[in-house]
Amino acid sequence: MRTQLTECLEPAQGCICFNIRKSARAITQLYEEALRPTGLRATQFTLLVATRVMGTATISGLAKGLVMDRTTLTRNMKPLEKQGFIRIVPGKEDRREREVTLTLAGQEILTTALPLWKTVQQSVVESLGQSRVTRLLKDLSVTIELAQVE
Amino acid sequence: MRTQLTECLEPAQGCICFNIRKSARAITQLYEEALRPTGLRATQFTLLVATRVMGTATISGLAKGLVMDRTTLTRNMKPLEKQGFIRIVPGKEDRREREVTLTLAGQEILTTALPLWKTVQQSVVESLGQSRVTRLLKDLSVTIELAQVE
DNA sequence: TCACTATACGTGTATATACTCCTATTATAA
DNA sequence: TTATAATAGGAGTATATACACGTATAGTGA
Repeated sequence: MRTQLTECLEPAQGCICFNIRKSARAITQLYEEALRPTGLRATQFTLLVATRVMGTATISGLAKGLVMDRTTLTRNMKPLEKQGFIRIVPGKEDRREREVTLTLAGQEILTTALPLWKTVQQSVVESLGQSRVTRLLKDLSVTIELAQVE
Repeated sequence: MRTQLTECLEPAQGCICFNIRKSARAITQLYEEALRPTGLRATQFTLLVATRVMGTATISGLAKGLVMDRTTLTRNMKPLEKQGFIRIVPGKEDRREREVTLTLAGQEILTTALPLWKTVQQSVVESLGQSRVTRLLKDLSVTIELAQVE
């Protein structure tokens, strides 16, 4: 079993999955603390922003853009819908689809949240340095593409 | 409201939190698919490895090392304990503590999982390139430290 | 038209995550 | 020694995540 311990050192330190997940936990803390005055979670902020940008989107359309499982997105929409930030209605042309749009309340909470996001984002960019951030985002996007291919 | 749309473009694309989380979702898919023969989730593999390396660890000790909330770790241990891969006993010297150790079954499942992890890890390293991986892990560690300070 | 396939989506189930509040035990100071 | 503070940990609650499976609608070819 001595061999096993040796074998465990690498996955304990160099596992790409573990390190990205760990970083996700850590960075989420920062952003959620910043967004706390709005009551929005990091994911919820992301969903509101994505919905705003898409204008009108379907569940699957949003899921693809966010690289998020479709059923996960459905579940994540629930709290936002309950709070009245988004509206989900059946598609007119294709009745299988469900159209997601921001409500007025959703636009308002976004107006409150955007400067809070901007502050924490700028703070992180300043701490990490713009070049490292640019590099990191690029490297992450490559990682994402890698998983997409499979 | 035209302003709001403009304001949303940056958080929709350049949000560090969103991109790391997105990458975490994507990379987790790869590793969990590789580990599927063992039935282990990515996090569970991580916990087993960490427990193996630590030898005997407390909940808080493990949580700190994994940059994971203590209560999250307690919850994550449950499936592993139920499957008999780890054993959790009250500490002898400090009875507030709980000592986590690998069982024989835990060591066995690790023996099965380690080569599967190694295969997917090597595959990812090969696809991304060793230099990008090294760079990415370094950048992620800086990000983690940033969140730790707060 | 009708059977078949493909697509869009939801539900059941299980794990992952962390905040708030609580208990038990240990350490410390008066 | 005892009251108080500090530490280790769990439970309640809510959200995040995704797989397996099922339903409804749309498209397609015989």
